[in-house]
Amino acid sequence: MRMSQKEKDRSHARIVASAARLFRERGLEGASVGEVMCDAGLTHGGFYKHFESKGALVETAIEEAFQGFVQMLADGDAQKSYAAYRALYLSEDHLKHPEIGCPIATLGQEVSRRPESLRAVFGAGVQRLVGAIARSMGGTVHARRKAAIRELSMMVGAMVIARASDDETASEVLSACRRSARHA
Amino acid sequence: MRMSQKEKDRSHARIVASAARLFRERGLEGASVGEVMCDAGLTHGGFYKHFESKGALVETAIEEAFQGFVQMLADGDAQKSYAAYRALYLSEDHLKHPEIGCPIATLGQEVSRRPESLRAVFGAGVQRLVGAIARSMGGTVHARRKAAIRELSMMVGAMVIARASDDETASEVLSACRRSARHA
DNA sequence: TGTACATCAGTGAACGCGCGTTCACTGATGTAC
DNA sequence: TGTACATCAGTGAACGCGCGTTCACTGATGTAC
Repeated sequence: MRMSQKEKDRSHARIVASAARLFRERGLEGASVGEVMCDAGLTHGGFYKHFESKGALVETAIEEAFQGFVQMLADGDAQKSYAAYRALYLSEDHLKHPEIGCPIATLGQEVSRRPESLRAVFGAGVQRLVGAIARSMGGTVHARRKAAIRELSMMVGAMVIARASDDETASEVLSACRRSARHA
Repeated sequence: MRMSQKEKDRSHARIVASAARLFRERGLEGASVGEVMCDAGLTHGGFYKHFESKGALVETAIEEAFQGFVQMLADGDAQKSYAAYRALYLSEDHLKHPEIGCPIATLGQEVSRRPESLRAVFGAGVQRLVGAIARSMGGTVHARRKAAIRELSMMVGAMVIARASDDETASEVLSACRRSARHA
């Protein structure tokens, strides 16, 4: 039966939220259209009233994931130190909860093999994240941007390595990266 | 028709080599058993004379990929500087050729979602790579190990971000990470 | 405001397709005598 | 060394399954008068 426009908007938001979570948990190919719709409390057939294809959902879900993650990092203090970002990013909590964590560390490699349009969306998300981290740094605009990129790269790499390895290697990598190279 | 034992060994090596390449190029789920066998010059049916399952091939192929990549990094000089490793890792060549590149930067995220036994194999590969990089560093054994882990994490993260983003973001990230944080 | 009707959000069965895996078969290889 | 036979590497058809997508249908919503 037909739903009201307001109801449709709510369904749409639930689909995107479920996708943003399930894609990060299981991968773009690991979460099916049917599973996303079921998680959103709907049946699979209605999906194409909301998106042209699974690929279109992926784009929207990745934008949502970046927005949510940047907001989560910035939450609380208006101006966090980069040490605070690093502690959050490299925490056991983030290690164990990819579904609400950094989209780069969960989806980057699958995105690499997808069309340019998705990589553009992903790149925009990366820029937003770099901007958020750069705001916590000192130095000239140019220098803090470079520092933020290096900082983010190290955090992403550490999390990818930790999640893909045995527990012992994982905690060695996380703890080695928790302290800045400058203080090594 | 039955092949000789020597011929079977050669087939086995070709299957593993094809898998190590195709998995890095297309992902663990993106390369099928049939494609790997075809690339190795065989038909799909014979696969189970060589491996119990696709999962078993994945383990062997990842070991092979780590070994090949560590060797490629170390090739030439017996004792490269970490700056040389970084230049190689963060090159445009590595960006464009994941199929012969670092297995962490291509397969880490899929490995995260696989059984513990595969993560153990992957972790062992990570340790080998960390060891190779640590050998190029100064300081105490403990300090150079930590430095190697941070170094590898940054390189992996930078490559993951670059490959998943638009070209402009990609080259900004690679160039920002090519110089050490110490010289920033 | 009330009525008649077109629209369309959501349902559930069905589709074609590629996947990992199985299996009967072939015939050269390897072995026992 | 020669012979008879069991083994098994590789082939290609077939399997069950889950996927993304399509479609006929339902009935409340939204709209034109």
